[in-house]
Amino acid sequence: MRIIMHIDVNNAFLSWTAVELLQQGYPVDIRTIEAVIGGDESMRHGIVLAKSPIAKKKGVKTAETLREARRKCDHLKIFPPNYPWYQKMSQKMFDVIAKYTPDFEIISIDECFIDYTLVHRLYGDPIAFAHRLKDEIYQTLGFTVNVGIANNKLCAKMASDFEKPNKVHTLWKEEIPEKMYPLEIGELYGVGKKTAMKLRELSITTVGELAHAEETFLKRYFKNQALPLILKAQGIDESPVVSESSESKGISTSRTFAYNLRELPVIYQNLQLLVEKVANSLRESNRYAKVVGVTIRDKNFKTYSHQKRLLNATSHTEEILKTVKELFLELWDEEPIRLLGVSLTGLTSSLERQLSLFEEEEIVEKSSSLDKVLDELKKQYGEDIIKKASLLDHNLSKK
DNA sequence: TCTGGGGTCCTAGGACCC
DNA sequence: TCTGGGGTCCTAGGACCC
Repeated sequence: MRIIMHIDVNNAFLSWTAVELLQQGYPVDIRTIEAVIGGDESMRHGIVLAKSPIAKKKGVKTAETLREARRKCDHLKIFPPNYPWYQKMSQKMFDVIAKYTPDFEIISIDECFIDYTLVHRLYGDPIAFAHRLKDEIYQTLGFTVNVGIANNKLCAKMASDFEKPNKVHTLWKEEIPEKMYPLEIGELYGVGKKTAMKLRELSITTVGELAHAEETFLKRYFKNQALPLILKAQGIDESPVVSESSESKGISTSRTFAYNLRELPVIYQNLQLLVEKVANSLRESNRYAKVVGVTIRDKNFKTYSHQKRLLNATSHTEEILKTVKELFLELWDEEPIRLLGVSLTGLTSSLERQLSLFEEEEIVEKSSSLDKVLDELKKQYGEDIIKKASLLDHNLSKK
């Protein structure tokens, strides 16, 4: 039987900002007051990214609007996120874990799984080890984590979500009926809003009820998802802890604008910025994209997307931008635009380029070396050092 | 002051081929 | 003037996660 642990930072963004503020001499620990981490409302980024326990008690939920959160808390303090700092804290936590075992899988900035099975004999009782790890993270880094211990990833993840903060919980196989079956159906990992609603309509309101549901009955409503749902509810999961970080399958970026965009030149300038960003990280990962995609969100928050498979994989900014503009024009219905997004998928690490005409090859060579020079300059002198003429024109004309 | 940003995986339908 | 079915690839969109 495997022993798997799930480490989860309590209120990650809020805790990390609390640590940052305390280090800067801020007089209160924002974990102890009505506080949230939230975006800039004037930029239309006004949602709750993380909340303090007291804000949570007053009903504040992640992803709701700051206005809504303010309505629920009389003395709400709102702090902006500091992503580079979060990245640093995250790395430090994983460094602590890596001291003990290489056998862990990072799943997001504030979470990982440890496969304890093999190091069991080395470090002994898993519960004692979990406490040691949790306390070391708190003492050296200043924030708390929850640790869930179980026989698979799903149950470890469920266990770390039990009582918070700063706790160690187990959810061994034999504890599943007692600890997991009473949970509300929406609390099951992998069951979101929509699925929970559908299940409730079928009078399935707890994890236990789903665990005992008839597959043939559920199949009518969930097709091939019926069995995976039942297995999850039964706490069955064979997926392994994958330690070597696998490369992402796609690279994307998007931006919500402070004002809706209507004019093509402005739209093109923004598309260019987005393309430069994704193409840059594509080249940084030494890969090429075969599929280019564009996303538009209109003023009514409706989202559309359009994608296209290229003849040849590429990492050239200009080549991607050309495709992005084409896709955009095919997609856009001239409604004012709230958000633009660009995605690169179908990533390969080798350049499987079909043989093309000599001249074409030459153009590719040239623009490839131009991209490299630009990337290098940006790395040395920062993002702002190089702006394409069209962007400069825009900036100048604004001033 | 309505509703962020970056991902993964799945499904359904159409095109195309045999 | 008729016509089945399987396989594969591609695209759009939905659901879910942090």
